[in-house]
Amino acid sequence: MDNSLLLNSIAKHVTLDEHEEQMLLSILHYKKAKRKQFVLEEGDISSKIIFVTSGCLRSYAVDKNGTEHVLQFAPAGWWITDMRSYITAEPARLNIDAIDDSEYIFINKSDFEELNLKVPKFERFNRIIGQNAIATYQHRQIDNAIFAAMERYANFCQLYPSLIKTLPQKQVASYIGVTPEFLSKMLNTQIVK
Amino acid sequence: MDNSLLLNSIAKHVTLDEHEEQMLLSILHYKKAKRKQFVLEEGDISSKIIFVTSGCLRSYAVDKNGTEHVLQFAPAGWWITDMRSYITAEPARLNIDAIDDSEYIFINKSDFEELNLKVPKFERFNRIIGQNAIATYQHRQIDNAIFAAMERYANFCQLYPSLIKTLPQKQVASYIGVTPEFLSKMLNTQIVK
DNA sequence: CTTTCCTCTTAATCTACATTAAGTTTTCTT
DNA sequence: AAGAAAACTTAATGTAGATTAAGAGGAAAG
Repeated sequence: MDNSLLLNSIAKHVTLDEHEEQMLLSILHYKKAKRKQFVLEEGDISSKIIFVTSGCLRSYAVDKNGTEHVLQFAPAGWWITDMRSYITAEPARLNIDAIDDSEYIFINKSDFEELNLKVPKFERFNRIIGQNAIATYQHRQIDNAIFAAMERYANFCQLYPSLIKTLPQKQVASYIGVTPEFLSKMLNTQIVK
Repeated sequence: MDNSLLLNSIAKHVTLDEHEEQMLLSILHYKKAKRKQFVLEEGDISSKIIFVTSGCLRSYAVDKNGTEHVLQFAPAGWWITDMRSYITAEPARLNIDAIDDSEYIFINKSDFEELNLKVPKFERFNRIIGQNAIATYQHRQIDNAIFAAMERYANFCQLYPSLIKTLPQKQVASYIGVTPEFLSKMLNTQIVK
């Protein structure tokens, strides 16, 4: 199994010794998800934290009309979970599924919490990536509050240039918060290149 | 100076010994902000993390028309900061000001980072409240994506019953993402009690 | 290879919410 | 207590983006 992405991402923030790395590796689980396959379903308890190693997952919520609203895309190197459900063991509001055939590592809650207690460097790593995630959520929220659809699209293109090439347009529409029809119209009417 | 709110909030997650508590207390700074006074202005570098001990702060962003969009209210016991600016030392996109006369504790970035390194329990505490913040941001984003204005208002009332009583209606409108005129109309037209 | 199912497009119509503009009430300030 | 400044209300009009519907190009599954 390929742990290099995960280990590299950790190494950017802390330096684990042989023993600490071993403890981490011992609790990793590996799984694959085919395109469209669920990794977490709304209503389930999310008792794991997921790190994508290949392909692309996404999280989304469904409104009362059945329309999907994408919260996050997670290509290789990204973490994804329903955090409230993870913390409180309440049913998840998010679905997580695979956009492409994907592989991911997951860590069970009990293992994750134990490792944080035993390996302060891991706790440190998680504190830091937690702060980064908060920064990302804050910015996303600001963007949604102050920008119109076209600007949010431009933003997305700039922020995720690799995703824009591979994602179906309707997924991007869902992420920026418009219908696929409106995004199509927007892109083919306004001359924005 | 009153540290009890902060210490109690930490004690919910970790138990600091005498020395650790002393190290924490030694880096705290105390400040007051009068109603409407700025604690952070857009464009400044946010080099501190703020914990409110009395009153109420809020963070907001301003759009191109000059309209304010509230991101967060922080009554006593809450943390508030522009996280991206804190992490990267880029100019803040958020303004933070006082809604009521307020008192707060702040910790400078260098002190905060040093304390995290020296006191693993503090790092642990921050990891945990970081996860909680992520859960909150995720839920807010889901709510914004899948609910109409009236439902977002009902949500707000349920989630922050104490705030609803004290906040001017226009602040609530800004938080849920509608104009004060529309919120007023909504509340006086629909019979929702 | 062809049938099926997506994905994307175009266009007409519709609606939740914004804008503008008064007027009224409440609350600060002095 | 008076005056100024916020906060809230009401109503007419405007608009970004939704909805509905239908058709066309692509990919994937048998």
